[in-house]
Amino acid sequence: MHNKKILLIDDEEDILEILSYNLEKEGYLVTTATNGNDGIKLAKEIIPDLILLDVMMPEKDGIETCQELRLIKELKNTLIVFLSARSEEFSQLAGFEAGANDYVVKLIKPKVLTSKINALLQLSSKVTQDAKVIEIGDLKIDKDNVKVTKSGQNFLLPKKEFDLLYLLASNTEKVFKREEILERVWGNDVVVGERTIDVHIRRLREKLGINTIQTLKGIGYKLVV
Amino acid sequence: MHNKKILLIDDEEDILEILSYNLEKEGYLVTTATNGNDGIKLAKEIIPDLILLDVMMPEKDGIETCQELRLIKELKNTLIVFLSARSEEFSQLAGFEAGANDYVVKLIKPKVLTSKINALLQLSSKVTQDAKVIEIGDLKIDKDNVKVTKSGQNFLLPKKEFDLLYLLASNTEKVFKREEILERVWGNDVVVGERTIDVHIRRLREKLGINTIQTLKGIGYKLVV
DNA sequence: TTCAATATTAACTAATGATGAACATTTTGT
DNA sequence: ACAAAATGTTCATCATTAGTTAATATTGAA
Repeated sequence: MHNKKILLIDDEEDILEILSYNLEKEGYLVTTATNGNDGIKLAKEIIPDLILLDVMMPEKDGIETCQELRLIKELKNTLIVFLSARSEEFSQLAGFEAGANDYVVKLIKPKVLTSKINALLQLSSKVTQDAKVIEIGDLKIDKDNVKVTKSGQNFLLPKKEFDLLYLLASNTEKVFKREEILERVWGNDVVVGERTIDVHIRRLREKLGINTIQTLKGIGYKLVV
Repeated sequence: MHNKKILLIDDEEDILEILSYNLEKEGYLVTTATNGNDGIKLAKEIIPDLILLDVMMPEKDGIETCQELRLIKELKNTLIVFLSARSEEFSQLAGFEAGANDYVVKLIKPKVLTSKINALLQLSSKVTQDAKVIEIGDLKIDKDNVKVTKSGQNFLLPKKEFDLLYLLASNTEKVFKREEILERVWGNDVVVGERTIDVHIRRLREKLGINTIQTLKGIGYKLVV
C-alpha cells in the first residue's frame, strides 16, 4: 500500500466525484476542495503528495492558486498538476510558469489519468502491459490470454492452476519452495493447507504430462523442459 | 492501404515486439533495428516515413543517432519521434534540438501511440477505423452499419450488445477481462453492476449460439471461432 | 527399513456465472 | 408530447465450476 495523498481542487462536483472514485480505487487518499482558497487551506493541513488543480475556477483561478501554493514551503515536495477542459496553449504555458509539474486534459479517460499520476508519483503503473508469452519446449503459456498450448493443443486452465503453472514457468529449472509458491500464488494473507498445492500440481500434471513438473521432496517443485 | 514505412530503433527486444505488433496491425510496414548504427544503415536503405527512436541506448544513444540521421539528405522528409521510458525534461529538450519531430513516452498504451503516429503521418484516424468488417467463421460484423450477419442471416443487435460483440470480435482468442470490458464498452465513469455484462453475454449467446463466447471463470470472456 | 513428505482420490465448500423476470431508461412513431 | 416499443440494468435464485480439505496410499531419502 502506498498511501499517497492527493488533493483535488475543482469547482465542478461531478468531476470531483469521478476523479475521487477512480483515484481511491487506485489506493490513493483523496481530499477535495471546490475552490482555490479552501484548497490552499487544506493543502497546508494535509500536505498532499500531489495536487490536481482545475485551471478554470470562479474567483481564484488555478494559476493564481498554484502561485500561492508554491509559496508555501511545506509543499515544496508536492507535485501540482493542472486539469483543464481543453489543452489550451496559453493556460498550459502560464501553468508551467506558475510552477505546475504536469498538465492533464480533464476529459481524459480516468485510466489515463491514473496511470499518469502513478507515473508522476513514480509508482509502477498497473497499466503497463508486458505481453508475456513464455515458451518452454512445446509448451506455450500466454499470460494475457490466460491460455496454455501444448504442442498445438489448447488447454483452458482454471485461474489458480494457471497462476501456479505460470509461476513455475517463469523460471524453469528454478526450484520453487512450497513457501514461495504459497506466497506468490495464494498471497501472504491467504491461509490454505499444504495439500492444496499438491492437488493443483497433480491436476497440472494430468493435463501437461507427468514428467513436466518435478518434485523435490522436502523442498518444492520445478518445471523442466 | 497506406503502406507507410516505419523504422523502430530500440535496444529492448520486448519493446520492438510490442510496437511492431501494434503498428503492423495498423497497416504499417515495420522494420526494426536494435542499435543506432544498424538503424542508420537501414534508414538509408528503406527511407522510412517515420523513425521511432529510443533515447536511451547503449553505445550510440538516440540523440546522437538522430543528429546523424538528420544529416542524410534522403531522409529530409522522414519524421523522427523519440521514445523514452520517462518524460525527462533534459532528453526532451535535447531531443528537439537534435531535430526530432515529436516525443512519446514509452510506457504509453499502444492505442495512444498508434493514434499519435496516425496523426503525425497525417492519416485521419478515421481511415483506419472505417470500413471495418470483421469476419469470423460464418459471423460477419459490420461496424459502420452496426450489422451482424450469421451464415447469411441478419441480426440487428442493440448498441450495447453490438459494442460488446465487436470488442470480443476485435481480437478473437484474446481473453477480455471483466474490468476491460466494462472500461471499453461502458466507459470508465459509468458504474454498472457486474451482472450487466453477464446478461449481455447471455443475449448474445442466445443469438449467436452458445459456443461462440467462452467463459473463463474469475477472469473474463473470449470469442472463439 | 522407516517414516515424514508427497500423491491420489473423492467429498465438500466457496466462488462465480447463468438465468428469468422485473424494473428503468431511452428511443421511436404518431 | 405521448404512448408503445426497444433497450438497458438490476435482482434473486439456480447451476456449475473452482478451490480446498481430509483420508488414505505411495514414495524416496536418511
